[in-house]
Amino acid sequence: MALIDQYPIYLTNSLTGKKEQFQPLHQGQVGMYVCGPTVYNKVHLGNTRTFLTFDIIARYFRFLGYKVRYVRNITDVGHLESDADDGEDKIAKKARLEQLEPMEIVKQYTEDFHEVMRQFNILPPSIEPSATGHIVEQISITEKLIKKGLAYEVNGSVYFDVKKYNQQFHYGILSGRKIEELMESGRELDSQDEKREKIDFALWKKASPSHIMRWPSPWGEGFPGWHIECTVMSTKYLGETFDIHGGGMDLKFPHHECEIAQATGANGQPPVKYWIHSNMLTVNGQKMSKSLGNSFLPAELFSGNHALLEKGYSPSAVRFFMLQSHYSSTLDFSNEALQAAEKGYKKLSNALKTAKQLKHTGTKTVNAEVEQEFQRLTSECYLNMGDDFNTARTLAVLFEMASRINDLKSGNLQPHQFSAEAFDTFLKTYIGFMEDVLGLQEEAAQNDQLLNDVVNVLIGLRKKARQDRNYALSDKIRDDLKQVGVQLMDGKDGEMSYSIDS
RNA sequence: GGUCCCGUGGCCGAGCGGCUAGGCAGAGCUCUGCAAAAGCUUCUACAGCGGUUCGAAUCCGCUCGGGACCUCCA
Repeated sequence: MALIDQYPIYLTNSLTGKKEQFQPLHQGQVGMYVCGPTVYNKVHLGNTRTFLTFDIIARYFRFLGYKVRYVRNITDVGHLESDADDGEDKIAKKARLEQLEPMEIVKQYTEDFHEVMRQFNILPPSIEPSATGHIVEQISITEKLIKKGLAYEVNGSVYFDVKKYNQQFHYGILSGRKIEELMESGRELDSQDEKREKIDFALWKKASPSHIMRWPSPWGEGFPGWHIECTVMSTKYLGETFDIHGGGMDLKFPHHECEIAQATGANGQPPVKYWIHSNMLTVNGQKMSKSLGNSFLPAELFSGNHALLEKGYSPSAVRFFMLQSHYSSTLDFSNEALQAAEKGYKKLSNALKTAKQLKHTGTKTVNAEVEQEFQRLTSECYLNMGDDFNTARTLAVLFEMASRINDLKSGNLQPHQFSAEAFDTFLKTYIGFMEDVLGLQEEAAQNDQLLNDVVNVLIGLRKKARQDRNYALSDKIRDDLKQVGVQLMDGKDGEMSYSIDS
């Protein structure tokens, strides 16, 4: 039986607020779109959590055998700074500040973003389209909406007519907002505002003379509105209706709500089957965000160069830390929590190394009870991941498995107590969930062959010293290595292993 | 003000009506020349007050406290 059929996936659909069984639109395939970063600044840790969440989701679908097309955009234009007439987009503003070409900014921060993704072992998406690469499509869908009477042009700008849309469809299905309340509350309509209602939003914005990023359009020179790029890029690469759309909670309204309205208005059908929103990373209970000034840069975290940090933490340890909570919960970020995570991660990582070395020794006395326990652990990995991608519970199972792996290493359990099949499946599951599903790898330093050889020479010397009962020397070798970050561990039969502290 | 979420043991964090989450820290033990690692044991909580139920951390109500969205944010 294929894994896909054996282990169904249940996920919480933000659209219904309920946990639903995932049924792909096309057998064995998953189309997923996630709102990517706005590349006008360095990504901070909070951003990273969202991309990690969807990395895990894509990985797990693939692990089960689904063919996944994962589209994650780069927003390199279009986020309006304000609703005012002189609205300019963020990239352009930043460019003027730094006296650079907008595309220079975009390039610089896109590179930074990719570097951070690599460090966290977040796999690249299948397609990474940029907003500036899809101006033509954005213009064309805007025209389509005007033709349908759902958008109107004023002074070279085009706005989406929410009220009109709401007569045919339902604006607010995602966020649960009511159009009447939205029209009453909130900011006052500016006297010179071109919008008919304050809930209307821009599809196309006229560029002021000083605006740097601009493209010709049927309405004059301008640039696209904030929400339209995602509608264009998601439907272009995934179809008018696709399986999953993800993003951070803070995008739910208005961004995702507007996406639904645009796509539904243009194509006559809702664009997304399952909406998934990941929750925020918090610091002392408050949302981590640039504007609040409490954000951490990944680089600061790795180096420990930050007022709130006592030391640096490896990307893997941070990744593990984030996976210990469910994506839909807020996760509070603190020194203590990171330290705990670092140690826990090391435990799993050590067991991973061990798991790769264990060998089955032939069946003599299969212990049905023990074997069943191992099979139970194996299937629990799938059941927990299938339950709304619950990485926290999956990790709990992995810790149990790590204990059993250590039992096998120390001799508390014997490989011959299992059938070769159960033994292999168990180890493969542990390794597979660690590396492929959760993206947790052994510490990279241990893959350095030269270092490995050098340490082994020292281990040889220490063995000799111990045989000669020259403990002063053997301790010195161990202590000096410890000083430079290499921890030696004596095993049974005089064998030694080592680990590297980052 | 409107909409919504959360409050779990020393800390972090699962949990979706009955059954041990898990990690870290602490304590004890085993192994060890000494360490480290590993194993075993231990510490057993659900903000408060009511209610529903045979049974509630889990459902309902109220109170207190924290937070998110409603303006750009993952």
